[in-house]
Amino acid sequence: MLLPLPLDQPYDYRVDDDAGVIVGQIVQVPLGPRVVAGVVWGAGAAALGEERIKPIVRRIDLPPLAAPLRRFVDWLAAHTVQPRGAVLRMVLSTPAAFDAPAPRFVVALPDGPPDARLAGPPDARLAGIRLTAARAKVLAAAGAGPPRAISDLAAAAGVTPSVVRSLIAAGALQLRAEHPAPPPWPGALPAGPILSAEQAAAAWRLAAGVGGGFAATLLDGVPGSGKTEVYFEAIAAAIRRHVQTLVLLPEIALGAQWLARFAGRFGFAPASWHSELSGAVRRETWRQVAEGTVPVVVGARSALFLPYRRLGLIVVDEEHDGSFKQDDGVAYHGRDMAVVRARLEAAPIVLVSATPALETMINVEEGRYAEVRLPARFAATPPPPIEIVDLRATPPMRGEWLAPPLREAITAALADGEQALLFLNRRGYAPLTLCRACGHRLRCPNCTAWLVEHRLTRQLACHHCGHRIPIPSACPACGAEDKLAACGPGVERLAEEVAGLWPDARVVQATSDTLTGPAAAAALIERIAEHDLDIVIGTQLVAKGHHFPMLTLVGIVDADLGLGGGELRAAERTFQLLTQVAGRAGRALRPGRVLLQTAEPDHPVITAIAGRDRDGFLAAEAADRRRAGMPPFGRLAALILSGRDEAAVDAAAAALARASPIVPGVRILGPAPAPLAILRGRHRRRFLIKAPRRAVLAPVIRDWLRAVPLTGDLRVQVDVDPQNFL
DNA sequence: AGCACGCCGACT
DNA sequence: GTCGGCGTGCTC
Repeated sequence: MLLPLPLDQPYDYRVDDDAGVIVGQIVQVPLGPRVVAGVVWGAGAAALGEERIKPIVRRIDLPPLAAPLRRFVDWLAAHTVQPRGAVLRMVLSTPAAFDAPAPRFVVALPDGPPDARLAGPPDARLAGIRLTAARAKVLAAAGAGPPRAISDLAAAAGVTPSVVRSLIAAGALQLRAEHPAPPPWPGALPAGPILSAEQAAAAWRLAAGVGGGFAATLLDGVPGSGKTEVYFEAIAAAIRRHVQTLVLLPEIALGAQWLARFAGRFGFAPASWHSELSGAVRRETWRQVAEGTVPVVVGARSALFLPYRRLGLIVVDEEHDGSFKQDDGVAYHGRDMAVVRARLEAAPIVLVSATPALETMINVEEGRYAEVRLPARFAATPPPPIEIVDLRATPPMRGEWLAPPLREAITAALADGEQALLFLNRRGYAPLTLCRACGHRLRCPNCTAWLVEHRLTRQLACHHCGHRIPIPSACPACGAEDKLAACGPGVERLAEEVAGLWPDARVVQATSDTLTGPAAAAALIERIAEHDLDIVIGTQLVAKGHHFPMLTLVGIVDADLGLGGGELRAAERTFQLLTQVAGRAGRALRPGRVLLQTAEPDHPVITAIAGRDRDGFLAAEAADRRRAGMPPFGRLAALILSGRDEAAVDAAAAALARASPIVPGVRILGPAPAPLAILRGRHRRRFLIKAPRRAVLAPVIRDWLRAVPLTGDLRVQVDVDPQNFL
């Protein structure tokens, strides 16, 4: 029995009755003083004294977890160097779903010979019951309609529910438990939209793959090329074949518009799955997915762990998106694990992007993934050119961030009654506050990070641990009054500049601070679409996915922001993000403009973005990585050791270093202070493991960690194939 | 992960 | 004298 705890070993339990259990069955078992749900993983190991083996408590009335899902749990646990139970825990995330939903109680006339009921009251069963006018109305209503809830029947009869209850008590009406019927599988689907010849060919290829076993395909096309409509046809094929589809999306913010498009195409709503679902919906969805009655699930990466009964298709939209990566606990990449799950389920998977990840492109080039390319958008307008604003040649004024060319473009757009999007990937007012008297910089007491000023909430905040303090008036180091100066731009500061320049413009800030949850995001999208707003100032939250006919100008305020720091994927991420932002301009009939402010106009990433030279950029990036032996041409794993006591962390790091595995081709780098050397008050040291591409690192790391037991609050976080290097 | 057992400070 | 802090260890 595998239990949803950080244990790698299954535990043995006894089955006393004849009914037995089957592998994959969810059962409840005693564990110490409590009862937990686990999954039958195989026959017992008989390694323990018979007297210590406890019997199972009960079986859960749900289909067993299918073999591909069980193999997925084992595989993912091995790959991420985590106990299998920790992975199972993500599968059994909704224990409330193990109990059958509470029945709905309805009232009806008692069963009996039909002729007796046709005779109408009073019949034999009503003998001895006083038939008042109110009671007669209820009985008439009960005879006339289907079984209903007490309150519904009372309302139909025009009486209070107490009359109905009195009839139930007297036996003249019967209370029955009604179990909701499973939702029917969609029958005939509405006809799809009319596709261009290229789109139809692409759709046919994807749809033809459904039912044909595992295959990974990249669906590649610029925004507006109709990628969604194309993969919808593959989903239609899956629905027709009675297999389930999982669609992974990077952010729930994308949800509302996506759901509307789906409902428009298919005439029903898919089940959605994300962390903010309420208990009842969550429970219902989990159960129906397990029972196989849900045809389509659209969700965040956690939807990968749902117990699909017959998964027949996976789609990963915006497959390059960084939010598919989980960094803590079981560290995994949702896109890559979706490919693994598809392989185990023998189902096709479609990866969708306009700016595919380098990993994915290399998989295509080397023939592991197929590719379906959609030609450029078929709308009348070509994508607007990307104009570079050289901040060295035409700098903004000191303390301001919009250079003259961008200002003029905004003024012109507003004069034409059009909308502008200003992109700055920095929340708050200013990323750094320093004292002009003593030079002190305000930093987080728990992390190696500056405190970011948030003028809206009058606070200084740490974006890593959530630490917040009121904005002080005096320098905490030297005590000088009114000497604290905000350094650098954030969206709040940009909004201030915009308000000064275009006082009549209707401006909104769109960041994770102002848009909390899908409802707020949907409201903003609505306001932009209805031209309730003139200027949107936003972080990466606004980078994706929407059509706004009057949005013609995109201003990228600081294109250089993501390029510093020397992170492995800095260039790739910047290219993807800025290309996506640029794609917001001029998507309808009006021509658009994109202005990109940079101090390094000759930087290869900037010239590639400006030239819309995706393939050239990827080729150059691939060449760099190949030369350095970096992913996807080499393999990395990160190991972060952390603890409150710095000396203890260093001592443990030294012990780990001494026990470093010696494997040909595998290099261990470190220990070194992690880029975020202190996080939430914990000191962090990092090892990097660099290996050839085909190396299987997990067993090496597992053995290494087993050899060095850790005490106290010391923890090791393992990340095989890390994306971020914090 | 829970939840126990197990050893050292401020309280009815 | 106890109530209770959370450190370590076990759960078939």
